[in-house]
Order: sequence, then structure tokens, then C-alpha cells
Amino acid sequence: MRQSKEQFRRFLLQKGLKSTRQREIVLDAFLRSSTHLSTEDLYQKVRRRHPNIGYATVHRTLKLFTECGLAEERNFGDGQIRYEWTGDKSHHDHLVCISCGVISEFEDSRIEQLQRDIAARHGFVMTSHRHDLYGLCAKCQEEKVRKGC
Amino acid sequence: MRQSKEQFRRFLLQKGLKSTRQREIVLDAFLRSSTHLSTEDLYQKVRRRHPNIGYATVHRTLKLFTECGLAEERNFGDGQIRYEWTGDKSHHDHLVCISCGVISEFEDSRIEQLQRDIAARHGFVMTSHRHDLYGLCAKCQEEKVRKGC
DNA sequence: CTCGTTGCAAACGGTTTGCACTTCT
DNA sequence: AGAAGTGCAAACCGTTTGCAACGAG
Repeated sequence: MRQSKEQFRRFLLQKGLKSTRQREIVLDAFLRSSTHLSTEDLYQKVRRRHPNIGYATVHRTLKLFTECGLAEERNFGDGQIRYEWTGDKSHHDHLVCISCGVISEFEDSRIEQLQRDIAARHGFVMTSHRHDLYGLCAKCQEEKVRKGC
Repeated sequence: MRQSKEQFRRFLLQKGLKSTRQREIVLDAFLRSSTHLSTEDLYQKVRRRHPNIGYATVHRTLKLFTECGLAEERNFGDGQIRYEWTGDKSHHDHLVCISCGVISEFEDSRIEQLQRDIAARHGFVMTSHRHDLYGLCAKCQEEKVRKGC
């Protein structure tokens, strides 16, 4: 958090960009939020306290976060880009509940290794991957049972 | 191919929908194409021989294919839905070249098993998953070397 | 004849951009 | 002062839909 703000300031400086009130606000809101939020999510969040900040500013600031490595863009097939704080976390993949939308994370080094093998076998130099599991989370399963579906 | 056409006809009949010239044309073009094409791709393909078929028809017909199980929608993060003929093929995942866009397929039962384990450990009932590896295919690596990047 | 289908054009929804105005440095 | 940033509104782009004319059963 503290060092994320530092990282962003250094990035701006080094790129000859300016540190502004709006960027501080957006970064602060971003860091305080649960991860995996869309531009709209963050815009709504920012807007509550700072109603005059525009959607475009939030959008452009998120792109800056991505560029400087503070955030990563994710796409879970729901038609919007979601931004994840990369922070201090290592690589991980996602479990997405198709009912309530909750996103949890997992990590499995055996899968990572198998992926590398597969890429190599196909002559690919792998630069990234996406691995999402979709299904019903425990809570939504219960609810379905309770409602008798 | 032959039985895919049969399958589609049966589907239409059973749903009380009509078999039309346009649907035959779109299905034929779809089955003759390499898989993983977007609506636009298929529209362009159809349009060459049948310039009066509309984009909307192609779109709606692809949705019908999806509904009847002939095709599956895929999303490789390039901002468009791609349709894959399910045909007789079993489940598989994808390797996507970030340079030329070529898509190849892979299958790994060990990964499938590990996924099931992970879902179970998180209390998820997994209904589907997406697993894409992105990188440079062998051909594009060569090209990069030749151009000296 | 009837109801589903087609082609067009317009609506949509999330993302991106042009521009006049403002704000850092 | 000068370059970059902001907010607005409009453009964009793939997807989806309303509707009048059309065509299969």
C-alpha cells in the first residue's frame, strides 16, 4: 500500500507525467478496494466522495496502473475488464462463481509446470496464461438446495 | 459434417423453427471453415458467395448453433466472441499466438484432474473452465529472429 | 394463411478519444 | 509559460434488437 503509492509516484516522475489530486484519489480508492473490480466499480466508489471526478479519468488512471505494473487487466468473460492489484502477490489463477460472481484465487505449481511442458512441446514461448474455473461456490450450492432447485 | 447438418435439422424441427436457405448456407460455411472464427469472420466468408445475407442472420444462426450444441462460444480476450465447432472432438484447451493469432489445441488429463481437486478443495462445483496459454508460436519466433528483434 | 425469419438500421454497453479548459511543475 | 491532465460528450466497436417485408410449412 505505502510502497504501491511510492511505486506509482516514481513511475509518473520517470515518464515525465504529473502527480495530480485525481490520481491520488483513484489510487487510494483502488488500494482500499477488494481486488477484481471493473472501471465502473471503481468509478462508483470514487464518485461517492468525489462526485466531480470523471469516468474517463478513472479509466485512464487504471491504464496507468497497468502500465506501471501496479495492476493487471483480467477478463472473466462477463464483458468487462477487471483490474487486479498485483501488489506483493505471486502468480495465481481464479475460481469464479457463476451465480454470485465471487472470485477466489488458487495457485498450483504442478499445473504451472505442466503448462510449461505443453507450451514447449508445441514449440511455443509462453508469455502468459489464463486459467479460470467456473462453477458454484459452496454458499450458492446451499442456497440452491434451500430453494429446492 | 453430414451428421452435424442432420443434428441441426432435428434441433430446428423439435423447436418448431424453420429450415431456411440462409441457415443452410451459414451452416455449410461454418462447417467448411477452420474453427475459432468470429461472427465477422463467418459473415465475410458467407458474404463472398451470398452478398445479400445480413450480419444479423449470421449472428443469430451462430447463437442457434450454440444452443443446439453444434458450437461453443469462446473468448480469447481479443474483444470478440469466437465460435468453435464441437463436432466429435473431446474437451481441449488452447494455445494462442499473440503475434499471428493462430490457435492450436491441447489436452492434458493430469491438468484436468488437478483442476477437479482444486475446485473440490474450495467447495466449488465446477461446471466449466477456461485454460489458455498465450505466447509466440514457433513460426513467429523464427520471424522475430530473422528481423533481428 | 400464419408464424417464424430476414435484412436493415438503429440501440446497446463497455471502452476509448477529441477538445476546450484547468492544473501541475 | 508550457506541457500534461481533466471532464464532458461524442465516437467506437462488437453485439443485440425492433420492425416491416418475406418465405417456409
